[in-house]
Amino acid sequence: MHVSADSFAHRLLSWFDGHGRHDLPWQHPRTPYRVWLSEIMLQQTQVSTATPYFLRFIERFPTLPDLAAATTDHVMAHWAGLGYYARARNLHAAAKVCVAEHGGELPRDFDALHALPGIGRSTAGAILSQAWNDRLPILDGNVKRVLTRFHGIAGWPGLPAVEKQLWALAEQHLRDVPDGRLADYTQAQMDFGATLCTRAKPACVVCPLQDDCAARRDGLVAALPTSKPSKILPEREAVALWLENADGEILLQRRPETGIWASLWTLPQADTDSDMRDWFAREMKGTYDNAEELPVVVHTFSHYRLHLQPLRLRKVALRDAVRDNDDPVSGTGQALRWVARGDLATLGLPAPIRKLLSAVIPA
DNA sequence: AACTCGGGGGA
DNA sequence: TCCCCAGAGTT
Repeated sequence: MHVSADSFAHRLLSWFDGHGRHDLPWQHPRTPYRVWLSEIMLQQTQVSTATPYFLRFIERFPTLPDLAAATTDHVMAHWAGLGYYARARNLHAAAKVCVAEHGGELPRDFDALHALPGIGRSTAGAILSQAWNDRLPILDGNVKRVLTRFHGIAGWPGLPAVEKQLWALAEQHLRDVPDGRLADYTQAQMDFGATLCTRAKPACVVCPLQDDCAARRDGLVAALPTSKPSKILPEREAVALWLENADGEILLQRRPETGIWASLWTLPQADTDSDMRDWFAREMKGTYDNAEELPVVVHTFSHYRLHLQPLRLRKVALRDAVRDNDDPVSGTGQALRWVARGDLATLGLPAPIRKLLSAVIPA
């Protein structure tokens, strides 16, 4: 427990005093209705985009009862272009509930506020902390990014297990916030994430948290937060040949200078068994049909998943001995080279190939 | 736990 | 082009 002056919360507040945003439209005046409207508009929407909408909206619907009394078409017309239109419908419905059940005002109570359509845990916390200085945590994209980096939390933040952990950390830091500064702390977190601890190129060199940031310490700033797993990874298949000569040396082939595994040494590889067979007949002496099928190697790249079928053949020889060297070959093929087992470890083998050959690579 | 909503901006 | 953004509701 550190309620000391250099806690996470204290450093964030000090930074906010000097570098935070203090002139956003919904901060003057910072009424519950205006804070609510801003929080809804800013869901999945950047400040620069939402601001002109906020100004037009608040001019046309200055108070919560004004909004409640408006027609759906009128409300939607002022939202048009912002996207996520369920936000506007929920906003309008919530305003009517406030008039009907809460005296025309936004509920002061967390559970009542949370029960309104369009207001989840984070938005409820943001509204009450900013409007009333209540001690409540928020967990938006900014806070998720800051916490995953500061604490070195791996795993996509959308995963329930990761999100639960982040809520716990948000609550933990909240205890260090001085009374009366909860509104500023909420704003500080969002400003910090939006302007300093940004997704790309964060300003770590001027960061007040840099000395205790796990991502900074471990070189994981660019890797955190863990990005959302891509949906459908294309599946590709390929065949690789594990060929050995009479001396037990292994035949490697240099990859092209561009593309996957550029310029690395790998096993001779082809997209199909047919292509692999043609390559073998062209380059090698021996019988392809005797190849031993090894277990398929699965390797995932950023943009596709490769299923590699290794085939092993012993005591084969190159058809053209002249190509038995490590010089690039002009023309269609890539350089071929027999490599002694003891020398495998010194070459730049791709990880899955190294793993495949690990049985014959000296430790 | 996965899906949907959406226009805008940056890499 | 893809990913992400001051998320929440639905299935």
